[in-house]
Amino acid sequence: MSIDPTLLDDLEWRGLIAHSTDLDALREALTEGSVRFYVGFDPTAPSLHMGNLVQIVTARRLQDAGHTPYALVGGATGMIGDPRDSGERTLNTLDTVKDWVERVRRQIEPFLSFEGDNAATMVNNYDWTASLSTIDFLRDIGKHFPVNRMLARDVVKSRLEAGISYTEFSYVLLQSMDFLNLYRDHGVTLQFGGSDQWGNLTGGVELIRRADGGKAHAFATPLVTKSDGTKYGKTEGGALWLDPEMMSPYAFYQFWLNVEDEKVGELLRIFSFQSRAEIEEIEAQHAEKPFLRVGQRALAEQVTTLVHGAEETAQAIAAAEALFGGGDLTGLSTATLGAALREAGSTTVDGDEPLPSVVDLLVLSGLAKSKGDARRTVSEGGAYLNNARVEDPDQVPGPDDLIGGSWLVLRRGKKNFAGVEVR
RNA sequence: GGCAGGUUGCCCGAGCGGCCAAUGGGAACGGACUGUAAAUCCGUCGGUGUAUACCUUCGAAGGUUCGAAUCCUUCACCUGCCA
Repeated sequence: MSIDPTLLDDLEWRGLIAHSTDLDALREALTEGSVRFYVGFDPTAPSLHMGNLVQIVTARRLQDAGHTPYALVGGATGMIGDPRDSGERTLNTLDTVKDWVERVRRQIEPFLSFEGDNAATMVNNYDWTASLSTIDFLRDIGKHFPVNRMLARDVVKSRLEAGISYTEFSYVLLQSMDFLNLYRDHGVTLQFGGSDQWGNLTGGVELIRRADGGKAHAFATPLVTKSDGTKYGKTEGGALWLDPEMMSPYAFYQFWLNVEDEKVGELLRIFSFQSRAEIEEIEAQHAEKPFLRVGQRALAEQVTTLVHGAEETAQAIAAAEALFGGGDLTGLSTATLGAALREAGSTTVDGDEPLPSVVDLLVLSGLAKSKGDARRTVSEGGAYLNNARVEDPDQVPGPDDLIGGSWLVLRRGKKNFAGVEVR
């Protein structure tokens, strides 16, 4: 595998480097040969999310450019918990962490190549942390961490008032130790992570210098936020999960399709594997005629393909076209409509029973969280049956409403669809 | 261990015996305008076929009272000061 010398320029252009240690030194290292680098993922949930995806695509870019990935799953650090502003974490049980470690590992693997000269390696920091004695830890690692410096970190400072346990306070030592171990055992000299990880990243670089007199590098990717600075991922139902069980490919596709205009370019640069020229072309088209949503379409298609594959993406697109297409749903074939609705989310109702009212259907389909919510939605004019606004909350769909003899299309607001299959 | 303060709905935060399903802000949701965008404006935001009603909710469990998120007791957790 040959080394791509333009890698760092590309990363910078994509805005993927928010902070870094000596950039010139890193540039030199990245052009000299295949750099062994690592990026860690803590199992804090059963699935990775959009924030992790930034790291994943960045790792892939580095591997594509000839460098050698070590993907770390935090079996140990996941049991401790990285301090965050919102307060002390609740510790998860060992079984939970073990389960999540496996899930996270399986989620990462498809994004990297495990073949060739620069094949990726999966590691788990539990392997070198679990058996470590407290005495060794305090002597060999703890000695290199001045508490006054640790206290100065922003996360820690922000937590001093509300409280922070020794457990979370010590987190940086564990992550730094990971870097040191990978440096010693595998020659890993670069770590990157999200910008909230910056303190942990530099902790490792410094530990390698203090303990071994070694030279290592680190950079942080930016935190992806909405244009008003708040976090993404708080869409309906929570974070933007990569696991199709937790977020359907349709919902995933819809998220990207609905990205704000101002963010399209930034997100394309971060997540798309298209070249600079191609992305700039899309941005130009988008700037000229934003209402065509060329940027969003490209972004949604590419990211969904990356995460869920071409087939799921094609179905998500087909579903979107069917549901948002013309408005006349009756013109669609049952097969097309059924596929679209299953993609968007659907429930089944027994055709031998009398059909439930629209209000009940809204609750059954999950579009409303209670009957009151459903009634409210109807009275606000936000409920639709087969693309026609529902005026009467007690309306009961009749046989004539069944598209293709078996489907009802419920909608809440402009873009929340759910199917009801009657059989 | 002692003293003081705190624990309220998705989040932040008022309320400190009845007028409290609980002020306000944010998030979220719906409508209008659009382009399945943003901004803006309007509305909604515990549950119940809608009710001067009932049920669940103000850290947990008891108690006082005609009546408690509000008072008392115990417990748990958090913060500060003192030991």
